[in-house]
Amino acid sequence: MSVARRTGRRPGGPDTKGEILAAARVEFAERAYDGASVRGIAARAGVDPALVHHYFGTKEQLFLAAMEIPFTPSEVAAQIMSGPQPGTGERAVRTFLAIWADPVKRAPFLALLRSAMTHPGAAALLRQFARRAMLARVVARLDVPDRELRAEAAVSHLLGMALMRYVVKIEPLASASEDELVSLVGPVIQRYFDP
Amino acid sequence: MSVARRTGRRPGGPDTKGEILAAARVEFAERAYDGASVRGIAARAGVDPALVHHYFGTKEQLFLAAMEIPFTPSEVAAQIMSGPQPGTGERAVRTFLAIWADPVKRAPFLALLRSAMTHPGAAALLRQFARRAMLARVVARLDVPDRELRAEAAVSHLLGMALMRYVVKIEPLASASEDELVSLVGPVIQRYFDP
DNA sequence: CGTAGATTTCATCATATGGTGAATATTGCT
DNA sequence: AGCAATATTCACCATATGATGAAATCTACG
Repeated sequence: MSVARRTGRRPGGPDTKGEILAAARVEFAERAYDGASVRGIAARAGVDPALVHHYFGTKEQLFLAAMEIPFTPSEVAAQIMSGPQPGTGERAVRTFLAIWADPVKRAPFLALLRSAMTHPGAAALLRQFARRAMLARVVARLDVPDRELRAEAAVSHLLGMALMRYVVKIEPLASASEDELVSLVGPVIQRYFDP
Repeated sequence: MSVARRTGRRPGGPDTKGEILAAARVEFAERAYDGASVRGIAARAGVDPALVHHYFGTKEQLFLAAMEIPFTPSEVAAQIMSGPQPGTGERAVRTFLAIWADPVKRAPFLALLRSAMTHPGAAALLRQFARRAMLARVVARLDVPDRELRAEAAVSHLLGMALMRYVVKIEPLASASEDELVSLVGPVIQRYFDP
C-alpha cells in the first residue's frame, strides 16, 4: 500500500535489459559517447542508474553492446551489386540513404559517427565497419586500380553527406528528397566504380 | 626569494591571452568542445584556470574566440576559381587539402568538425562557414541548376574526406599523398561544377 | 511453503567540471 | 616616488559524473 515503490524487483517480466539498450542507443546517437550519461540513459529507460551498471558493467561495455549494427552487411552489399554496373553508384546512395532514413537503423550509425570524434574506441569501430562493410564486400570485386582508396573515397562522400544532412543539418541538403540525392550524387560516386 | 611563486602578476610582457587562445585551439581540436576542459586549456597554457575566465568569461565565449578562421575565404575562393573551368574540382581538392595539412590552420576546422557533433553552436558555425565560404563565393558564379545542392554535395565530400583522413584515420586514405587524392577526387568533384 | 537466485533500488564515494570573488604582485603613468 | 590599472593566482562552491556495495523485493523451483 505504499505509494512510492522502494527497492526490489518489480513485478511482471519486462525486458529491462532491452529497454536500457534502446535508451542507450538513443542517447548515444543524440549526444555521443561523452555527452551521454549513464544517469540519462537510466532515466530514459525508467530505471535506476545502478541497474545499468549491474547489467553492463561499465559505460564502455554498454556502448559496445549498444553498437550492434541492425542489419547484415552481406545483404546490403548484395543489393548494391545486383543490377547493371553503371547503376552501382546510384544503388549505393539509395541503399545508404534508406538505412539512414529509418531512425532505428540510423541510431547506431549516428552514435558511431558522433562518438568517433572524441572516443578512439568508437573511431576504431567506425573504421573497421567502413572496411568490412563497404570495401571488402562491394569494391573488392571491381576491377579497378587503387581499389581501397577508391572505396574509401566513396565512403567519405557518403559519410560526409550523412554528416551534413543529419548532424549539421545544412539546407537544402537536409530537406532534399532521397530521389533527388540519388540522382545527383549517384552518378558522381559511380566514377569511383568505373575504370 | 621564494622558490614557488604565489599569486600576482608575473614579470615580463608575455602574450598570455594569445597563449591561452592557442592552447584552446589545440585542446578543442583534439577533444572537441565538451571534452576540452577549461582546466586542461589553462594547464596547457601554463596558467591558472581562473585566468581563462578572467579573459574570456565563459567557456562558450572562449570557444567562439578560438574559432576565428585563419585565412580569408575570398582569397581561397579566388584561388579555386582562377584557371580553366575543367580543373576547378582538382583545385578545390588541392586547396582544401593544403589547409588541412597545416596543423595551425587545421586546428579550428578540426575543432569545429569535432564539436559540431555535440555542440549546436559549433554546428551552426560550421553550417554558416560552409555556406559563406564555399557556396556563396565559389559555386554562385557557376551556371548550373541546383547550385546550392551541388555545392553542399561537393562540401560533403571534402568534409567526409577530412573526417576519414584526420579523425577516423582509415588507411590507406590517411597516408595517401595530397597529389594522389587530388587526382583521384578532383575529377569526381568536378562533376558538381559541370552542367 | 521455503529458499536460492535474479532483479531492482538506495545511499554513498571520489573525482572532475564550470564558475566566482578576494587577494597579491607587476606595470605604466604622472 | 606614488598610485591606479592590469595581470595573475588562491580558495572555494555547486553540480554532475562513473562507479560500488548493501539491502529489498520478486520469480522459480523443489
